[in-house]
This record gives sequence, structure tokens and C-alpha cells, in this order.
Amino acid sequence: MSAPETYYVTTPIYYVNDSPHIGHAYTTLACDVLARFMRLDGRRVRFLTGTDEHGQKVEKAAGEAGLDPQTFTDRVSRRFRELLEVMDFSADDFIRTTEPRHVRAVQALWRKLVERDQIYLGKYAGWYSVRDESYYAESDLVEGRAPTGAPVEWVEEPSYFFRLSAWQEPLLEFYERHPDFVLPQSRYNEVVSFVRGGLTDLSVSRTTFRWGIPVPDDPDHVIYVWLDALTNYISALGYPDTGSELYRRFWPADLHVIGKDILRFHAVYWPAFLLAAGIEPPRRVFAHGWWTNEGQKISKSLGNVIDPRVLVETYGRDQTRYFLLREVPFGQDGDFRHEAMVRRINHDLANDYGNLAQRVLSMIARNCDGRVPEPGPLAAEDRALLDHAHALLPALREAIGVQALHRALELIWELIGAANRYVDAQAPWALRKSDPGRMRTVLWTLAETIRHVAVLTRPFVPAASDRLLDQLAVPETDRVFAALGAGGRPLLPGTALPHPRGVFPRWQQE
RNA sequence: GGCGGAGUAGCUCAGCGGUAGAGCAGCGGAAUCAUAAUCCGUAGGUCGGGGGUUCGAAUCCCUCCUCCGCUACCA
Repeated sequence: MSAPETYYVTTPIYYVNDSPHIGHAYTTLACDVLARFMRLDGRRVRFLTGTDEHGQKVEKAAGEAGLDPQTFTDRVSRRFRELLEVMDFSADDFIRTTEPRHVRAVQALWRKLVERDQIYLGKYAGWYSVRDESYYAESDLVEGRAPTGAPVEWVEEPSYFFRLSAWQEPLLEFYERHPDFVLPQSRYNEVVSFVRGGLTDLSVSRTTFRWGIPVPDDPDHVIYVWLDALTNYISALGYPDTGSELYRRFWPADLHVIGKDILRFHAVYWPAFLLAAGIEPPRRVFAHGWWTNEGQKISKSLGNVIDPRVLVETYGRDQTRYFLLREVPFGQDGDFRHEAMVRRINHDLANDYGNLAQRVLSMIARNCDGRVPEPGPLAAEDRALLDHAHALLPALREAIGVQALHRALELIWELIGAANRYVDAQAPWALRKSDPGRMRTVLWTLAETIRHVAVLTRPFVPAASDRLLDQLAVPETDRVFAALGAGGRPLLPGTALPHPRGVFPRWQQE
């Protein structure tokens, strides 16, 4: 038996300057679904998230809170770790940039770059925005501020530079050879046109603050936060020990999921650093969009920040997960609206899905002695529904392969719709008297279809899916994709089923 | 200024050379197994404006308008 395929997916590490909000939850959610899907599909998965804890902003924020940076950072980092529980995220590792394993990796990468003559000592003079962690040319400034509106300060200091300019052509070749390195497509175009526009060497060290990883052999300098942060993707695999099991198995990463605001760092700087160090770049960077709140841009000053904790408490964990993934094509911006959320909960989850299960399981409970019915010969309509169910997994693989999470859900709901139509067309409640044998065949076909749906919704709405699988008495070991399809492990007639209970309650007007 | 994308039913969007589509909302009906949940029917919208190519254009070309993203520059 050959080794299972692997899958390495990451979130960005979240900056501890901020508490977790819907944006963080959204990114990690997407990764969680992908990780769960791949695990159920038999792949060996590594799902990484964590926190980015260095930099001037953190140093300042800690000072304002009257704490030393490490204490401050411990505190905020914990909140991000707690988000995993809140949203039911299945991360395999949580990395912090203040951990020794990470510091060691960053310094090793730095040394590697120096060794390969990719870093040189120069002098930096220019405008720097602490808030953006970014430099701006004089010409970028708008009324003395960064184009983002952030305040800037004049910085003049010795600095190490990374020879980014030397990587313009290699990067362009790399993009050309990997046309799906960046998704969505429009982001790929942006990246390519940015690099075509010319790259200048990148300042990669600071002497103006201390809270960071010291430059090896020159402790006056602290390593640029992005070089520091991006390295987490390999430090979590044990870099610089490239012979380690984790590293060999999982690098290069299959996917970095990010928000669109940090695309340049991931699609330009990161592959440039890696190419310069002789390390293979990741396979894909997917940049998703932003959420607005009831049509309004989300900002702290507006006070309309969405706390994932509140969403989960208000609407439910699976409901929140479903809404975020279904409401908006993954990659586009979305609008969070209470009304839309309620519609998704009641229509998609309670009515279409939950009620399908409930009506079928109730009929089985009442008319089949609470056991999986014994089907007779299958009619064409039965086969058609089962064929649809069996064909779903390959279709989902395709959608998931390009991170079309919304499309995957759409495909599943097409089967749910077909199953509801089938119930009405077959009218098993009428068959109860006219043809009980036929009724049992219909109910078995439906139960089997629901089994497929429940297994396939596990990555998206894990808890509810499992509650449904409990009701179908599907053993833990059969709740995987290998148990689906024509050669799978169908429900066994005669199996006793627990009393049916709804898995997706309707949202009640409060 | 440059590059890219978008403007299609009330809303969100798909279609991308061959007599205008989906979901949601709305309207009418059927059914009654079920969380009053389902199913069926119903969309008369100059496909942003104008011009062109074609037997035929949301669909190709030109042009204009509006919006969005990336990027550059002037000051």
C-alpha cells in the first residue's frame, strides 16, 4: 500500500495587536473545512495556524497596557487559541513566533540567505508606517500620511537588504509555470502586474525597536517582521531540520489561505525568500475577501466589529460556519446580515436539510419498526437518486481542489433538493398501505442518500452531521469518504436506529 | 495615467455567437410523511449607452458612461 497523499494548509499567523474577529474566524474556517475534507478523503493532513507576536506595534501596545511584550503577547495569543474551540477548528499545530523553534528557524533562514549572498548591509532612509509595517516612498504620501491613512515617520538607519530586485525575472517565470499559484485569478493578475512593474530591494532589518528576532551576529538589528512571520510556515515543520519527518512530508505547503490585504507578502516576498534560500515555494496562495456588517465597512471606530464568539452564541456554531461559507463565493467580499443569516438557517439548514432527514427518519421510525428497512429491487428513480449521491464526492473534490467552498455546498444542496423532490414523487406515506415493500425500498434509498449527505457535510457542519449519522447508526469508522459511493458501505437493513431528533432547529423570532 | 475586472429580472449572480437563466423575494396551486417544513407552476428584464462585424450578439470589435481592484505619477 502506497503512502497516503499529504495535504498541508495554513492560515496566516494572526497579529496579536488585535482580538479575534470575523476575519480571523473566516480564514481559519476555510482552512478547517479543507483540512477536514482532506482527512475524510484519506489524506494525511497538517493544518497550521498561530500568532505573529513581534514588531513595533506589539511593543507599543504592550507598553500602553503596562506589560512587558511577552506577557502581553501570551495574553492575546491565548484568545486566538481559544477561537479554535469556539469555532470547532481542527488545527494540528499552533505556532507562536516567540517560540524557540520559530526563532531558531528564522535565524537559520537568515543565515542561509546571507550565505547565498541574498542579504547585504546598507542604509535605509525613508518613511515608515508602524501601523502598516511598511515603507513608503516620498511620492506615496498623501498629505503627510501613508496612502492607507496611517501616520508615517522618517526613518534613517543602517539596514540589511534582501536582493528582491534580483528575483523579478525568476518570479515571473515561476508565475508563468504555475498559473494557479495565486487564486482567484484576478489576484494572480494583480501579482504578476505588480512584479512586472519592477521590484526594489527590501529592507529586512530594524534598529529602532527591540521586540523581534535579533539578526544573527549583529544584535543591534531585529529581523523585519514579515521575514520573521512568513517563516512560520516552515518553522512549524521543523526547519532548518529539512530531514525531519514533518518537513519532508509536508513541505512545500499545498495552500496558504490569506486575506486579500496580505497578498503581496505571500505571493511575492515569500516565494522570493524561498527561491533565494533554495527552498521550494508553496503550491498555492488563496486570497479571500472581506466581510462588511449590514452593508457597512467594519471598523473599530464604528464599533461594528463582529466577534465570532457572539455569532456562535447567537446562531450556533454549525450555523455560523455554514453561513460564512455558503453566503459568499469564496474569494469575494461578503456582507454579513442578520436577515440573510436567519434565511440560511431556516431555509437551507432547517427546511431543506434538517427536515428532509426528519421526515424520512420519522417514517422509518414509525413504519419500519425503527430499523433500517430492507430494500426490494430498485426502480429507475431510486437508482437515479443514488447515482446522484454517488457522483457527489468526485464533484466536491473538484470544487474543493480550487477552494470553491461555496460551490461545494451548492452541489450538496442540489442533492438535498433532489431527495426532497423524490420524497414527494414517491409519496412513501401513501405506499404504506398500497405497497409496503415499495415503501421500504423508497425509505432505504432515502436513508442511504442522507447518509451520503451527512458524511459529505461533515467538513462544513461537523457537529450536526455527526448527530445525523448517530441517528442513522453509522459507526464512527464508516464516517469517511471511503464508505461512500457504489463500492462503499451502505446502511445495513435491520440495524436499529435511535429515535429521530431534529439536528437543525429553526431560528425563532426572539 | 497604466493594467485588470464588472455593469443581465426587486436583490445576489450564472450564461459568453443561435429564439433571455438560477437562487432568494413575490404571486398562484398541490400535497400532508416532516422542524407549517415539502413539491409544482409563475420571471414579460431596451442583457449600461451608441456604433460595427455576422444569416444571427449579453455573447466578437470600436467608442462612450459608471463602478471596483491593483499600480504609477503629478503636485
